[in-house]
Amino acid sequence: MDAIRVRFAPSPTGELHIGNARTALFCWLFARSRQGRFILRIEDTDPERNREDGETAVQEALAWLGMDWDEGPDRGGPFEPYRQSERLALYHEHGRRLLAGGQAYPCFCSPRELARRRAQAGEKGRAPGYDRRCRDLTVEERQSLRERGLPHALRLKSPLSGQTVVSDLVRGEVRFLHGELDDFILVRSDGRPTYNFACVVDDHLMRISHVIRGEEHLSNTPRQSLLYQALEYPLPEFAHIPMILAPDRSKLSKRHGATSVQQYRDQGYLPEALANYLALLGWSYPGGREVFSLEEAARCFSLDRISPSASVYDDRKIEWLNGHYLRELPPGEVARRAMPFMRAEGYVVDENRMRDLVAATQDRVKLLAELPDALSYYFRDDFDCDEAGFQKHLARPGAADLLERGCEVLAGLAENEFTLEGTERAYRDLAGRLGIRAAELIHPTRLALTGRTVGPGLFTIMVLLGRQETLARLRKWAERLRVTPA
RNA sequence: GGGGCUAUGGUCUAGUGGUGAGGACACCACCCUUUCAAGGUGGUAUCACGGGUUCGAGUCCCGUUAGCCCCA
Repeated sequence: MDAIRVRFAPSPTGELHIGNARTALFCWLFARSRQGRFILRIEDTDPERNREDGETAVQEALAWLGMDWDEGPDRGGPFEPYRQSERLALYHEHGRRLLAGGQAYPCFCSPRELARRRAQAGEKGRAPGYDRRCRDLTVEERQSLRERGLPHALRLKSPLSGQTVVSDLVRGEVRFLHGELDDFILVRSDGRPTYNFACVVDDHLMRISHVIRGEEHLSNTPRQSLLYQALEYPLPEFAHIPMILAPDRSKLSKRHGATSVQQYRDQGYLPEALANYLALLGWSYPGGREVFSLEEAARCFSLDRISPSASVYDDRKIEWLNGHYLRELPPGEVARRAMPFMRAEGYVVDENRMRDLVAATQDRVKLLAELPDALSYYFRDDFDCDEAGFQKHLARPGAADLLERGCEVLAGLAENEFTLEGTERAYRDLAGRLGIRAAELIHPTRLALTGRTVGPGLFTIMVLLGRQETLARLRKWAERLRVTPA
């Protein structure tokens, strides 16, 4: 029983929520750090939450982030099946065992009736939990209710007094008084198992050694603990990891922008950046390192470095991280990854050309999705000119002259002299002859070539644009300024 | 309504009774520079509050407050 086995158990909702992604990441890191197995289990017993392709989408998101799993619905394993919807017989079998052993009992109260009583209890200020009225029905009473065809759920007969101590690897010992727990439902009247029940049955049958999951399940753990006892199954270790909150400390939701792995991917985040950021939320690398790969984290991961408090998601930090990774990647690789974003904006470009463009721009953007706009002037000359820049550098007397003089010296360069060094020497010589600072030539030229005041070095832009296009744009702007003098 | 968890600068965190409370993002300034980034240097800003325990508390205990979670 000392084999480390950790599972991640998402619902197949399609989107992999950022909080769940981090839970998966911690599970994966822990398994890998201890030479254990990482298991994927699909919790699909709630038809409301299931989406077509949801399972595949979740798997793709995990794989995109860089996680792999040893057992799962797609690849099988020794404890198949790995979808809860295919394990119903196991839950029912366990239910019958508890019923036969007297640790569980049928409850004939209808959901509507229970809701009514809950509301009533709420009004009177009493605890809204189940009042256990079916707990002590006699054998005859149960028999007759069954014969009347009343549907029933299965409830656990939990202790009325005493306490359960949950030992948590992140939070230490947490005590729960039994008086505050009620006889929770194991199997609903329609035959579907509840989360707590299916989870315990599966975790045991799949030999899960460490239950690592979100903090929202900490309050469920004493119930599960009681179930393990009723079933006479050994307890696994538990580790409840903190939640991720929105900047206003509320629950992270749609209105806070991107909340799923897929959305981050579509915004042009790199998987290594997102994974790195997620690992950093609530966990710290020994020695305070902030930038590391998943493999590096797996080598030194430990649960005791997980912070017990919830953390607020910070878009600026992950943007910084993404920018960092973007700068580290070879231009060809950034180009390859950026292609879908270029295509989406309608830019047709081959990878070699794209690599050259990216090399000049990749350390000026934070997201892949910014590249189409950042590179747009290489694909079109009908751009709008930055208004403030226009007023400052072009809308003044002499600007057209400067562009023309620049154009002349550049035109004097042969095709093979139109290089970074060649164009720069030509421009600096010209500035010298005119008795002005090179900047006075450079700024208007940048505006004429790109419409912007910011961007890569001017001579890099010239070379990327090419001699012909550079000259054409300079002439066009000189002419335009002559027609409408400032 | 009850129970649980949590609380270090704006944010993520290091810190496990004795530190000038360290780092990162963000922010500000300066340097570099044809612009913008990147990079470099420096700076602003923190132990939620109140009680204890202790020679000494961010660190241990109790309470308050707030946020979150669960029962739903």
